[in-house]
Amino acid sequence: MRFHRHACITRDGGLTHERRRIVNAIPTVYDVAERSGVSIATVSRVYRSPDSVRAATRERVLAAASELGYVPSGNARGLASRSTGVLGLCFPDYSDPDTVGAEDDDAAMLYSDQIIRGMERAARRHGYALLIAASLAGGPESLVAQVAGRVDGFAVMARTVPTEELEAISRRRPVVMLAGPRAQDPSLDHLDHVEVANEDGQYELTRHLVHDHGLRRLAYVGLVDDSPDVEARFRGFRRACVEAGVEAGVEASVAPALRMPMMTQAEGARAARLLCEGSGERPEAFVFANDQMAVGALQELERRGLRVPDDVVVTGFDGIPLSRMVRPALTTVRQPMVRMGEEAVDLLVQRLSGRPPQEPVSLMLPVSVARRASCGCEETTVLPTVV
Amino acid sequence: MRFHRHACITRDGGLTHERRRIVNAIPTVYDVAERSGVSIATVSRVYRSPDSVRAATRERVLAAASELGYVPSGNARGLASRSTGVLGLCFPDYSDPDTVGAEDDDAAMLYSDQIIRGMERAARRHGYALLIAASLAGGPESLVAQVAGRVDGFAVMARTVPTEELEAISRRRPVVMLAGPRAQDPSLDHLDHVEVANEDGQYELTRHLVHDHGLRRLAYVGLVDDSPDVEARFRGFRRACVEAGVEAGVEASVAPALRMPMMTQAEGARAARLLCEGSGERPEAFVFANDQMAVGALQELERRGLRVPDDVVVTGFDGIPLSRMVRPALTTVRQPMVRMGEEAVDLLVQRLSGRPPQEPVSLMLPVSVARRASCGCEETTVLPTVV
DNA sequence: GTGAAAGCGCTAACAG
DNA sequence: CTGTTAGCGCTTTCAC
Repeated sequence: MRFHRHACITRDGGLTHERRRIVNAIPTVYDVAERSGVSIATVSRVYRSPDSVRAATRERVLAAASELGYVPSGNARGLASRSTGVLGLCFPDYSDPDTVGAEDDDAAMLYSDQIIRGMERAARRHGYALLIAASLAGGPESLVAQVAGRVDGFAVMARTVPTEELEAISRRRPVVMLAGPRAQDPSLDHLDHVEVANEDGQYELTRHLVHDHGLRRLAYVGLVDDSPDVEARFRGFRRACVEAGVEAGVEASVAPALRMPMMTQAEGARAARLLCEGSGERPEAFVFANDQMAVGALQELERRGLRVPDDVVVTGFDGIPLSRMVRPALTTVRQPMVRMGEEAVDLLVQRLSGRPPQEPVSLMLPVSVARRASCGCEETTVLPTVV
Repeated sequence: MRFHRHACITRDGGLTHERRRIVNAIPTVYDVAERSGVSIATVSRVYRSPDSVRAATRERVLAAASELGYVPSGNARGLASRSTGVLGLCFPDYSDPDTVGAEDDDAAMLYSDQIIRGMERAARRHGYALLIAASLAGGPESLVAQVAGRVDGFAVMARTVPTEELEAISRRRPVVMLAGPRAQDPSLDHLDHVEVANEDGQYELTRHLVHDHGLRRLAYVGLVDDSPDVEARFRGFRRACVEAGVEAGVEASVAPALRMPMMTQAEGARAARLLCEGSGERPEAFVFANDQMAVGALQELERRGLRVPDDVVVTGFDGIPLSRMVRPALTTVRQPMVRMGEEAVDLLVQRLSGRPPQEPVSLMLPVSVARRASCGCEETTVLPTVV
């Protein structure tokens, strides 16, 4: 038989509560119940379904709770009700030993920041809080496992959680994958998935360069081997080139030297240098797989006295705020990251709502090409019209 | 007597586990224990203190856990161990009905973003995850209460949580206040506190304008009534003015019209308009209480054909990324927001470490004045050297 | 090194 | 509308 507080009083002469008060311990339902002269069930009801309690009783309980400084234990609640009211997000650990405290690091994190923002906003709308953690080394006691064990639903950015761990987690709770390709692995093909139209976006942008600006020699920079997103972008680039009959440029563009390992501004600058000093003719356009690199290239080109877009066209991908701020403003493909976070939450909430479980959902969010000055579509102004 | 799983087996003919497996329910310690032929205590030990279990046993347990897809329940853990491994943050709800989806909203949130980033990073270092929630309407079932009941420690941005609620929370768990003034309220004076040197920063900046640039007519914009941070900045501004003997300018600057309710770009533009069209002589410098407004003013001034800094000097406060991107780059006071988040976590972790409880700590983080083009200290370049 | 058993604080039937 | 009671899944003494 469990010794409830009531039993304790009989058992140890009622000292329990005295001691509690003296050491200023954390008040529980039992304390509130006793102080307001009701049962713990009623205290619970006051919080869970206030309308099911008579107004006078409710007042009394609330008063006692307030006097005691009572805050319900989320753990006990979660354990008893089998739900936490918390959604989780696991994102890549961007902390780069080389860039501790550097601004570049800041920019790199914008991607996760936006997703966090979107998820937080949507979660709030549904009454959920958001638990976030960067993925670190795995293992039984990893932060990821910690988080996974405390949430009702879990969003995971691509390649941040090992397949096996993810499989276990998804057995417990709904999981949605963010970015990356739809999991091919059969053990994960039941997961919902949200991605952006990487290939189509890069295709549209490239087509714009080839078709509208008449460019023929394009170089693509940023084919990181293990990033499916970048792979998809490259496919889009290639498709547009092939359609326009500019294959040669394509082949030249995937020289190993241009597989940037980090996709940082520094790497973008390096790529621009290589492209300018290369043996063959300089490409007419540098097509970067992200904005970071493109911005780095912009700087390198300025250093070399080359004008953008007159001497060479530069484009990025992502549509980070910075892309609009640099001069010339960067032509790029805008990804709706905030919306991605929101969609992820909506998907999770839907699964949690207990409606008839449906087939795994895979959303592909549309992107939009922002035609700005760096491809020659917009005048270069001195002061950006922000807002 | 509690019916443990063992008892259940006797009780219902061992169906419990069968059913569990069939409905693919969430595996628990009991399942892992049974499958690996040990007691639940041992399963627990494998996770909590692996070294206290014989290697062979450990392997067996881990294997079973993996086959079952076992993930420990954070709730049960937290309840039993009285700690969650999670820190919380409550920040203001910036969502403005007027700016849904607008870019301005984005910029406004940068402040919280940075703090989130700092806290996440520091929390991770200490093995904690971060639970975040914007403050909404209070009440017993508010998100804030939800969060407070699930964390080991709680950081709260100024004026996001009602005093009474905060008092209750701080009785349970360590709380650190971010920004704002040190709580004057005696019920909250035991809280740790982290702020930045608002007054000194604005003083330095103003002194720079008066002393180094010889400006005499300064207008201050942004005295929101209930923001202690802005109040402090204004005090710094006034002190510098008084010291330099330019009181008149000060008085004029606090006209009610210039008490901006929102501190947005739009408001900054409006303030610039008022200042330009005002009856008296136009001030030589517009000193804004944040970067947002200053950027708005920059745009309004360009619209009116006024050159910055030649015709009028403009300064901001915060040092958001945008301040460096606009042309002319904004002279401003940089606040170390990321560091603020990190300090908050360090403070919480220290309190949680169980060391001899010390006096409440109040940190005032130093700021630095970024002298850029908008006050005439730096050349206006076309392409910002980002990085 | 391992097991048995007592809760952690709350929710959710189920009675009344 | 309110009280009783049996757990939720795990950690943690205390024995062996």
